[in-house]
Amino acid sequence: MPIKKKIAPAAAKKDIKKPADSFFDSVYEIVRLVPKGRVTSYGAIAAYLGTKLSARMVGWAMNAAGSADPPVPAHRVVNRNGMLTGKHHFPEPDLMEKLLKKEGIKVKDDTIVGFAKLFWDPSKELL
DNA sequence: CGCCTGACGAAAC
DNA sequence: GGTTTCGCCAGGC
Repeated sequence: MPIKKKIAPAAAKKDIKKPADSFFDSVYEIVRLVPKGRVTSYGAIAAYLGTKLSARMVGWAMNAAGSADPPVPAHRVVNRNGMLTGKHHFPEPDLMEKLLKKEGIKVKDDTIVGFAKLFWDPSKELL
C-alpha cells in the first residue's frame, strides 16, 4: 500500500444526483428495503455491509439520508435497544414515532414496543 | 493533510 | 446490574 490514497479524484463523477457512491448508498437501500411496520438496527445494517465493527458509520450515513433521494425511512432504523435515538435529528422530534405509530408500531418512552418481534434483519430476511 | 466529530455497540469497572 | 469509557470508520472543516 503506497502510503495514502492522496486526495480523491472526485472528477469522474457519475451523473448528477447521488453524489455519494460510498456505502452510504448501500445503507439507504437497506433501509428502503425494510418492510412497512418493521424496524431494524444500525448494527444489523452495519453487519450486512461488513462494517459491523462500526455501527456508528451507519448512523452517519443516515445523517445524509435527509438529503438522499428518494428519502430514506430513517424512522425505521433504531439502535440495538430499540430506542429512537435518532429522533432528535429529524426535522421534528415527534415525526419519527409519529410515522412509526402510523405504520402500526407502538412507541413507548422513545422505545419501540415489541422491538424483538418487529426486528428486521437484512442478512436474514433479505437473504 | 491532519484533527475532531458522530443517529452505536460492547467491554470494562 | 448500572454506569462509564473505549473502539470502530469515514466524512467534514
